Amino acid sequence: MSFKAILSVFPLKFYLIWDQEGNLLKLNLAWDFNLVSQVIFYDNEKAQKFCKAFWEALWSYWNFKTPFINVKHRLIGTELEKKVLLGLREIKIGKVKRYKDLAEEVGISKGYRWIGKILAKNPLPLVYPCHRVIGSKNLGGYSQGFLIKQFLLYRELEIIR
DNA sequence: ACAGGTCCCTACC
DNA sequence: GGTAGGGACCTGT
Repeated sequence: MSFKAILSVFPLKFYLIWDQEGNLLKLNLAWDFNLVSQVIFYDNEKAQKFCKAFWEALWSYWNFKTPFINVKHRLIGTELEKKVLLGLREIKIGKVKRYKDLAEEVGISKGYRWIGKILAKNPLPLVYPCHRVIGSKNLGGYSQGFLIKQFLLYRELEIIR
């Protein structure tokens, strides 16, 4: 049993899926240039409560009060995968790390390709801020779309100045 | 076996 | 000195 909703916060929209205990299971991003921030879809009445909680957490991140979207969620994966994703939360706003740095931190200095693979299937972008991981020579990829990664990073760097 | 959001060295220009 | 190509390196399925 799972529930869905879509929120729009210029210039992005957020697709949410959560379970009956109110744990966010999946988050997807897309562009949405509607200027009005709003909940544009939800599939039952109880969703309002969840959306409110998510909205507040999102707002905290959006204003850089928290370095990631801090909502109740459930993360599946192996211990090592979780360790990698949890490590992302230590990266401060306006900072980045390389795939290689993360690999070294979890003790597999040459497993940087595998790090990319984990981030690629991160079900909760921004909850685990994988957009702050870049390649040694370029920005690297982003499962939610390369331009969205660029936008998120640009926005975070902008606030530092 | 194989894939994957990489890295780095090499060989060219 | 910039860049295109290829081999090596890890874990989870």
